[in-house]
Amino acid sequence: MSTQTTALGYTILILLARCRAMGCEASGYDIAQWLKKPVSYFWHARHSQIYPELAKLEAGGMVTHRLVEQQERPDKKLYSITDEGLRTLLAWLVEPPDFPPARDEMSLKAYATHLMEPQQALELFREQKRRHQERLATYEAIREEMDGRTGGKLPPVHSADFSERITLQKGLFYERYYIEWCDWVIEAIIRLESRNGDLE
Amino acid sequence: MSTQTTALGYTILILLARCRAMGCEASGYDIAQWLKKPVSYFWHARHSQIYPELAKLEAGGMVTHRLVEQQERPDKKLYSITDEGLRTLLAWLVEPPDFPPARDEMSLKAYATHLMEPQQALELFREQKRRHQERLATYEAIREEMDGRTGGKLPPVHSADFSERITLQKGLFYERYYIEWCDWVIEAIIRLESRNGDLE
DNA sequence: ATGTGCATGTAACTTGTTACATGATTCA
DNA sequence: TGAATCATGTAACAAGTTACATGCACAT
Repeated sequence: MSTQTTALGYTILILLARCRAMGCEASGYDIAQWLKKPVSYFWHARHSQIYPELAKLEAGGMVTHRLVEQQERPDKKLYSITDEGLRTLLAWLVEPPDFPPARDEMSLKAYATHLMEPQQALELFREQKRRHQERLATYEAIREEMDGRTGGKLPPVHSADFSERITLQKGLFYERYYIEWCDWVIEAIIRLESRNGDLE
Repeated sequence: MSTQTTALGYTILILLARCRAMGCEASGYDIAQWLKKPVSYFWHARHSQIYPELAKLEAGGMVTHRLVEQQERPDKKLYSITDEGLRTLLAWLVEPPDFPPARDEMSLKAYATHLMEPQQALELFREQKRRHQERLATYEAIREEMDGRTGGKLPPVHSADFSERITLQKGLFYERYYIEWCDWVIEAIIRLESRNGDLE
């Protein structure tokens, strides 16, 4: 029995399943590009991880490749998902994921807020708020672009557009909650500190 | 110059700063225990990481230890944070953290929802909702316990209780958003699929 | 000249997980 | 008799990051 497919492996299989539905293939480079633009918001990997992972997937029978020779550009390997790869992916998809082991730097800093000067804490939370507002604006722009394409309503459940829309919705809700939390903390600090001194 | 302190190192320093404020010390074992109960919700590490990390912190002058010999129990090393450790921690705390490289399995599965049967997708999202409702209930219970201790109002900004309360608030908001997202998706699937067939 | 895009890889290192290793006491 | 608590470590492995390595075409 070959080694277990990892989350990165399944990430690649998801792209190759999308390619298969569109009747195309993808190179390692294509996958690396795809992991930059929209997907990077919920999954991240470098090309140095992707090439070895593709080799592992192929050894496990999940994908195959054909070599395409090119002039003026380096040759490339175009990968496609196998039937077994698709079956394996489907079985993994419907399995509810566990809570991932938490490792959140901002929570850690929040947990040590009492060590900071109130003014420093305020600056930290305001900066976090600003950054998440920016990210929220990015997501809103993507939504507008998506809604434009689909006429403002949800695409059918079996379409890739549906998956994209609900994943985006997670991001939208997430950023809103994050901003809400920052506001809650900022207001708490101001309220509690307003008696003592003058807080900007 | 010694090696840079890592996020795990700062996590340990945060506990040791708390100990210092209370005039006590902590062993590697104590730190491992502390990382189990409340802190595990936002930071996670095993003892096999903690012992070497304490050695690194000591080599960097961030902590010191004294050996305590015990009968009937194994001897232990009690660590405390140094002045330099506290300074280094403070400097790190006020630095706004970057967006961590995203790696979220549930988002990945959501991004491939169109590959599942609608019924399977419904089950996946309902199960996620159920788990996050459970976690939310846990957090609500902790809040009630905390509010009981502090008489329902926020503790002062410079107290460790304040940090605990705002970190808990992040969890409360997070779980509520997560459940909201699950509901949004569940309702979308039901609405879109109700025409075609009978969806439970 | 310099940087970007296309295209594929390897090597060294860091971080984190799982398992190995020991050994006394207390509780069910 | 067996599991849990206290207490500290190491080793093997997996996952992820950074840097090394090559090389042509095209735009600035």
